[in-house]
Order: sequence, then structure tokens, then C-alpha cells
Amino acid sequence: MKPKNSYVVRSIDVARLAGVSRSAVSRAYTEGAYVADGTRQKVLKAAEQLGYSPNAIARGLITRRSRMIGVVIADLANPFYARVLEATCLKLQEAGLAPLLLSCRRAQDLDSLVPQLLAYQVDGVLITAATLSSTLATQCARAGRPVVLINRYVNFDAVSAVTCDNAGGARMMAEHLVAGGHKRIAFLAGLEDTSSSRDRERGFVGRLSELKLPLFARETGDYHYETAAAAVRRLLSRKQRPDALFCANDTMAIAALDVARHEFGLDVPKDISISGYDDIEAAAWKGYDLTSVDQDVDRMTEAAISLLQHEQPGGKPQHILVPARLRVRRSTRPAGKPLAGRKGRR
Amino acid sequence: MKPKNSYVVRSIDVARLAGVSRSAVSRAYTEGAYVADGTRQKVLKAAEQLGYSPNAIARGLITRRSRMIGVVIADLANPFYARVLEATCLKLQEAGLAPLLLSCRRAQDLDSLVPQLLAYQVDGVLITAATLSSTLATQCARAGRPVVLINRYVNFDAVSAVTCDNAGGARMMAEHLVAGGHKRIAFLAGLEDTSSSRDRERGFVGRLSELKLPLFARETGDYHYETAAAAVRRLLSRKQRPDALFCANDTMAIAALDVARHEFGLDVPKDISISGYDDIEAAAWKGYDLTSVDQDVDRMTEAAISLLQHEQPGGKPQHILVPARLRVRRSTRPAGKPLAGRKGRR
DNA sequence: CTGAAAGCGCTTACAG
DNA sequence: CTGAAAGCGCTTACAG
Repeated sequence: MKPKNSYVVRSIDVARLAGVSRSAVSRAYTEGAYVADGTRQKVLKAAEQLGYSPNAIARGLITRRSRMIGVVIADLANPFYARVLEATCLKLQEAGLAPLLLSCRRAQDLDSLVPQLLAYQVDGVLITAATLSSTLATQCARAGRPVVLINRYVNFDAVSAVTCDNAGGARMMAEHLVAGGHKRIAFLAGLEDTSSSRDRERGFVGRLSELKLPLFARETGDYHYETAAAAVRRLLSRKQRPDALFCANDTMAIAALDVARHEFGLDVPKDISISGYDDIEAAAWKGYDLTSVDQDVDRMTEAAISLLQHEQPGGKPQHILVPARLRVRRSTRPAGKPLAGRKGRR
Repeated sequence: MKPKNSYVVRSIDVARLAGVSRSAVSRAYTEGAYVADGTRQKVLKAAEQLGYSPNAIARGLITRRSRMIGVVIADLANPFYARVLEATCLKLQEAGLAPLLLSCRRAQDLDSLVPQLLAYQVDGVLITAATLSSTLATQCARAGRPVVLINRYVNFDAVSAVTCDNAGGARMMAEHLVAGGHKRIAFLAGLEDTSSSRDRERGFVGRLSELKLPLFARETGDYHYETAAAAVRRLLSRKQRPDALFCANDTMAIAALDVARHEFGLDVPKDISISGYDDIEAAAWKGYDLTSVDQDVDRMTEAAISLLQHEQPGGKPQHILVPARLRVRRSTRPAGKPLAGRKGRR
């Protein structure tokens, strides 16, 4: 036997105490509803007395709007995504929405997890650090739930996305390194199947070649410290070493700095300039002082939420590009400074 | 006029296709319900065909269990809490629960935000990096929603908590530093009003005094990089410098390392040993190689969720202590090594 | 094992 | 401006 939860106060209780109908109670909580001001006051006072607040679940059932947004996170160990999540949360709250979180380790997890999110009747889905299959996208569309990707996009053109202008940011980095007089410029890619890494590489290499400089070397990491460290070891063991290295994110750039300094005894930036992308907190730490590209997380999350709220059921998906900002610190040689003596092989 | 969402499939649709009643459909989705196996198969097949999955909101309304857990985060910029959140998420998902996230910047935000969480009918509340007032605790209790704090506890003994054995971890650190031959040992506190910082200090100072060593100096940061850096500057500007510094978390220890090396030209650990708490990812980076205390996040989150699930409405709040592990790296002088020549003042 | 019926707590046309 | 009534999509005693 289910106990009648006598300690739970319902709208009918408030209605009785205030001497009005349940409809009136409901209206008191609805912005712009037709209620006399006095009635609303009576209701609010009674509610206060009883400690009442409307059951959002019941409301969601009848309005068909849960006011919850599914938020998918894939890599919270990366401080950049932690920042994205925090900003997203705060902005959703301000908009009167609540984030229902979903953590996925592998991309294929989404196939089983997103349907669960939909079962909770979320009003929309925000996906960070991952993409979704076109099957899944169709499923969401059929359920009338808009989906917005943050920091990734898909090619089948059915899902809206907000990304940093990754190509643009990387182009600025190319210019900065060329201005510093570097001649042997290398790139360390992130996960090869991510649009972020591909766009950064495209922008970087493209701008280099406009400036008549070929890419000197290329390695691939997976956006993580250890894998990046191994890749950098290969890069620095070459007969001819690069004199600059742009990494597709800051975590990898930090690994590069550590390997260059502590394993190869190099001076950064005298022997090699190293830079990253994301401008995470550690980039500003004195021990690294890393030149990076700052993604405007506030604008990105803001745009994503606004897209989610205004997306039309049959509307065309949009891709919003948020400008990047170059953040020059001391891990790269500044423009105009002459090159240090070439050290050749170690 | 609200459109009849004809593209939303309901249990009645599945029932018709399968040739059974809505009750049967419901039972097919309920573990251990009285259904013939054949009936269940028919239902599941029909559901599959229609792309049906039960509306969790409607189910929550009638069962009075939303299967959502409110999760409060306060400081996602701290990688330790990002780790806690990720582990929490994953474990809740495994238990068939969904985290409804709430980000709060200041403690007082909780007073208005927790009621919102309750309005969503969460089955319980998990709070990280923050405490809640006794008023709020009472509110949750009255609503029959258990609350568990992670990494903090309150003194009014009405809310369950899971914390690392902060005092124990700090005691191990005290022993480690004393074994390293340090004589002038300092402590850098975190936020003064947190149980975590207080317990770490209590354990640390307590063990030192058992080993007949007074605390040489004490400063206070707020768990953040910049504030800690300023505190460390004060500490290292003293006439007599400490030869070891234990910081209440890793972020502050990293700030200490940076200041000691780059501003005071000190060698760590030759001139000064520095250690932290949390064992965040950056502690393992070659540039820092920081001795730290590892909190067992898996066990902590596991315990918290289990507490939440088994808490009785009128039950006595529990405080679970999860053992800590000392993680010795190279930012502290190992035991038995003789002290470096005293440098005196700089 | 199964189905008809009541009901979870709310909102919202509808009629007044 | 207000209230009575229907209904959101589901679960669960109840009777068979």
C-alpha cells in the first residue's frame, strides 16, 4: 500500500486555505495569466504558509514542456569542457531551465543513452565533445527535440552546432609563429576524427602555405597528456628538430613543454616555441605561461542555448562560428626577436 | 490550441498494436511484474516497431519516484570536483538514475536553488563542495528527500556526508615530511570555513606535534591559484624560510611550486619540499611531479550514492570516511636523504 | 496472468 | 476575472 504522502502539499491544499479554486492557484504561478492581483496575493501567502511549490513533473506532463535540457558531456577531465559545462549550467538556470546530465565515455554509448534522455522528456539536447549519429539525430527530430552540438559539428547537415572559429584561431597562431621568425613549424593533431582538430589543422596549414611556409612536421596525439608526450618525443628525436610546435589543445602543449624541457633539456621558447588551444587555467600558470587560443566559452554556450530555444521543429540547422582570440604568453618567441643559435641535433 | 502530438507514441498505441491492454504494456516495462513472457515479447516487439519508450515524467508522477537525483556543484574549475562529478554521473546512470545538475557560485544561492530542485521532485540531493543550511536540510527532510554531502559535512548532525579521511591523509603527509628530515614545516590552508581544510590542518598539525615538531608557519589561501601564490610569497619572504610546505589542495601546491621556482629561484625539493592534496591530473605532470594525497573518488561517490538510496526517512544521518592514499612524487625530499645546505635568507 | 478503472498533481479551454 | 471539468501518460490495486 502506497502511503498517502500527507506531508506533501498540493495545489488543492493551497486553494482551500486561500479560499479559491485550484485553477486560481495554478494561475498565480503562471506569468501573464488572468488573475486578480488580490487573488494572486492570497494564493502566494497561503502557499508560503504551507511551504508549497508547484510540482514541476506534473506541470511538465500537462504542458508537454519539462523545462529540462539534456546535456551530454564526454570528457570532463579536460578542463575546457568543465568550463563549458559550468557556463552551460549557469545560463540554463538563468533561463529557468534545468540540465539533465548524461556522461558518455565512448561515442557509441550515445545510441543507448540519448533515448533515455528523451524518455525524461527533455525539451532539447546539448552535446559537448561528441557528435551523434544521423540515426540518433533523426530520432530526436522525430520527437521534436532540438539538438545543438557544442565544439563539434556533423557533416550530414541535420544538427545545429556552435563552434569556436577553429580555423580562424589556428590561422592567427600560424601568423604569430611566422612573425616570430620560425622556419620549421610542426603541428600536433588531436583526435583525428574530430572536427575541432581537423579545422585547426586546416586553418593552420592553410595560413602557413599562404605565407609560403610548408608544414615542417606533423604528429598526432589524442588530446591527452601521455599520448601527446609520446608523440612529442618522436618529434624531438628527429635529426632536424622543429623550432615551433602548435598543439591542437593546451593539455597536449603542456605535455610538449614538459617533454621538451625535462627530457630534452630544451629552453622554451629559445630552442622551440610551443603553443596550444583552449586557454585553460593551467596555461596561465607561471610554470607554463603558454601561448594559446582562447575560445569564448560564454558566447559559445549562450549561442547554443539560444539556438536550442528558438529552433523550429522543421527549421534548417545552423552552424554558428564564435571568433577566437589569440593569447600570447611566453612559451613562444615574440615577433621580431632574432632566432637563437641553431642547436641542430641533440 | 495545443496540437495533439500525433507523432508521440503512447502506451495505448503499443497496446493496440500488440492487442493487449495498457496495463500489460506497463507491466512489460516493470521488472518482476506479473506478465506472461509471450505477452511481454509481443509488447516489446510492438514498441520497437513504433519507437516507443515509456514517458519517464508520467511514470514519475504516479510512482512518486522521479529517478532523478539533484546534484549540486560549486567549483567545477577545480579538477577534483570535475572528477567527482564525472564519477557521480557514471554511477548514477548505472543505477538507472539521472543527475539533475545545479551549479551554485555562492553558498547562499543554495537557499533559492535547492527548492527548485525539489520542485522537480528529485529523489535525493547530492552536494559537492558546499554545505547547506539547517533550514534547507529541514526542508529536504520534510519533503522526504535524503541529502548527502560529498567532501564536506555539517555540524548540526542532520545531513549524511561522505568525505575522504582528510585528517588521516594529512597525518600521513606529516609523517612523510618529518621522515624527510624537514624541521621548518609550514601549512597553507584552503577556505577557512570548509571542513576539508580544517580537518587537513587538524590532522597535519596534530601528527606533527605527536612527532614533537611545532608547526613552523601557517598561511591561508582559498584553494585557488592566485590567492595561494600571494600567500606563498609572504611565506617565502620571511627571514627564515620553511623547508617544507604542505598545501590544503594541489592547485595551491602548484602555485607554491611556481612561486618558489620562478620568483624565488628555489630548487624543489632541495631547498623546499612542497606537497598538496587531491592528486589532480596536473600533479602527475612532469613539470610538477607533486607529492599529494589521493582521495578515492570512486569509493566516495559510490558510498554517497548508496547512502542516498538506502537512507530511511527518519534515519540517523551517517558520516562515512574513505581512507586516503599518500602519493609520493619528487616535489618532496624522500626519507633518509640528508638536508641540503641551509640557504638562510635569500 | 489480464483488463477496466481510478488516480498521480497539475493546466487550460470553456462557460459563466 | 473565476471555477468545474477534462485530460496529460502512466501505474496499480482490484476483480476476474
